Amino acid sequence: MIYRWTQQLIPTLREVPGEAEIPSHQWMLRSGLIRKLAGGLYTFLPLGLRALRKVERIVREEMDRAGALEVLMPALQPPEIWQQSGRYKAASDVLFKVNDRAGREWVLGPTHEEVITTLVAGEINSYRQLPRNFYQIQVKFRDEIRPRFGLMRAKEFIMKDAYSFDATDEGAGISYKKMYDAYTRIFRRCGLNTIIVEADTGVMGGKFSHEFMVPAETGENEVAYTENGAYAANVEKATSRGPLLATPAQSTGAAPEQFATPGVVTIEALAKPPHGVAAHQQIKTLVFMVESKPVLALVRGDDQLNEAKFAAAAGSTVFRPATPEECHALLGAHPGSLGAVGVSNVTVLADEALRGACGMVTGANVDGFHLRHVDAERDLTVTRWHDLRTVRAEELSRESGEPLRIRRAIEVGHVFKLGTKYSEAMGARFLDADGQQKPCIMGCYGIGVTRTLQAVIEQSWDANGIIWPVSVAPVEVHAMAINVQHAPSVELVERLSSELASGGLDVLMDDRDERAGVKFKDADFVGAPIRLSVGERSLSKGAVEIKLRRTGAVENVPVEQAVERVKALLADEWRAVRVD
RNA sequence: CGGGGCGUGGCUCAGCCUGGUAGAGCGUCAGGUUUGGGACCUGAAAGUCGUGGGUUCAAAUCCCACCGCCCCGACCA
Repeated sequence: MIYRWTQQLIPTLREVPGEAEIPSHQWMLRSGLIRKLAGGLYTFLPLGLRALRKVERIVREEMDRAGALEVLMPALQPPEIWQQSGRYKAASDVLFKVNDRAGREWVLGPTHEEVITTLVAGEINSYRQLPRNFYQIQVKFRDEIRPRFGLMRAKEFIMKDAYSFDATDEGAGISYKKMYDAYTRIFRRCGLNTIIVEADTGVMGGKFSHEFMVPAETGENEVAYTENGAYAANVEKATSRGPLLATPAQSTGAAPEQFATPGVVTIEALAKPPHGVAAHQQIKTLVFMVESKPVLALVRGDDQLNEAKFAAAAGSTVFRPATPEECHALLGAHPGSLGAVGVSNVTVLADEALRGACGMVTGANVDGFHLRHVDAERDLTVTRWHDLRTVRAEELSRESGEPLRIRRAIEVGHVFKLGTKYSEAMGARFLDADGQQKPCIMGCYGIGVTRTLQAVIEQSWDANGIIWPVSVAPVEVHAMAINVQHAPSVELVERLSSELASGGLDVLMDDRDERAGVKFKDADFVGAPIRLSVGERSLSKGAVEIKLRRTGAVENVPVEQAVERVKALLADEWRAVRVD
């Protein structure tokens, strides 16, 4: 297919739009791929949509290849199924709710576990119908607290979501592996480097999960990994052999003793003179309201509480920090002077790094006072010990002892082993060979399709614009006559473009009567892998010019060899994104 | 929701502090000169200065409220 620039809408921007912060977002706007309607809501322009469709096609091919069945579910959903799964409350923050004319409430689907499980509950009754995996590529709605970075975090976005149903645990493991492998192939075909990390399951629930991460400075996640690749986990989930600085473990034998610390309400302040208590000798006491019940979380003063780990330990994702008033009512002091010594009527979750800690300092539950000589196991009534801290770079991997590295990344895919949480709640049961009714064992698998598209750009651009991997490029070839007043150039470009198009390639032909510089700049912006230009200068030597966007290499190729040369260069480009 | 920043032709911004005529560059339209990496000249169209209220003889400018956008935090594909 030949697309003529003058017949398209490709509004490139000379200047960087003020609304865009990160490169991929800027380039999507500057290259005329998308336009914003409102915060977190974007229109795909023709070129952007073409690239999006390329990603979708790869996703679809790989899902089909993995044996998943494409369906299409309603975006508008009855709230009852959300109540049935128990997520109406848990997910209420992200649920868009609308009312119809009768005042009845509906929700705009942020995800489709409830819908697919309802379907399966009605349609699948026998182990003979299992396993099955259903997927769709569809718009999702999430009332994001803060939409960000263009398509990276939007209120409305396109997701590929898949849901597997198995009769046995082993089967569910196989289904999971199939999706894991399909995802690996999908992202490779999109030209993305991904690292696969162990991840927290969050509101989704379930047994375990992996995230597919694209390393990028602008990513919203942090991943911890070892250089040798043996370990990789989302920082929300990552573990280590503990802090580099050992916790003091020598008991002085002395009993806890209160001392005055007027005005000292932070770990840092207590670490400074006159007190000089090193952060790792302090116990940080945090109070949360977990489903409206108070829970204390204890970590070492120099550690950060990991909220995902806390949620897992507390057994609920519905929690918030207690207000200063609530802290005072519970413990008799305000944040900054809180401690767990002598507290026994409240759930106390303590970090493993505090186990055996001696001679520690913590709040005295009297404003302006702290306690010293605190031995954790002697003086604290700990309900449960958990790994609650956030790992830091250089700490040693639990498995191999290798030092951990930490880097930022964009989450483009997430696979979950769900178990029976939804199938039990929604009644998705089947009759097994042994005559027993059993809940289906589920997995769910998501790819942020629009986010993936932007991640491709985030990972592949230069100062001049986007550098598309050929598999996702809106067009393979960008062709132009440098001077459209020069009839022989135009005729040749038309001819070569036709030949390329008849060979199945998509060609964007810049037929504008613009100066060469303008068209070259725009070609770099738009980022097609190959630029084919015909000008009087090279044509006089019987040649056309072929430029590879990725390397910038320019070659003059005899007219009669041009088409073959373009195809050969594209074949090279394809090799970079091939799987198998 | 807490913190910070910003709303002025399509885009990027100046003007605001110190109230009095709404500006520049880019883009757009017309004409001309140009023509291999964002040309130049001439002319033109295009702005409720985010919205509402207040102060004032007079508000883009000062005050208040609201709305929107962007960034940092909690959430997630």
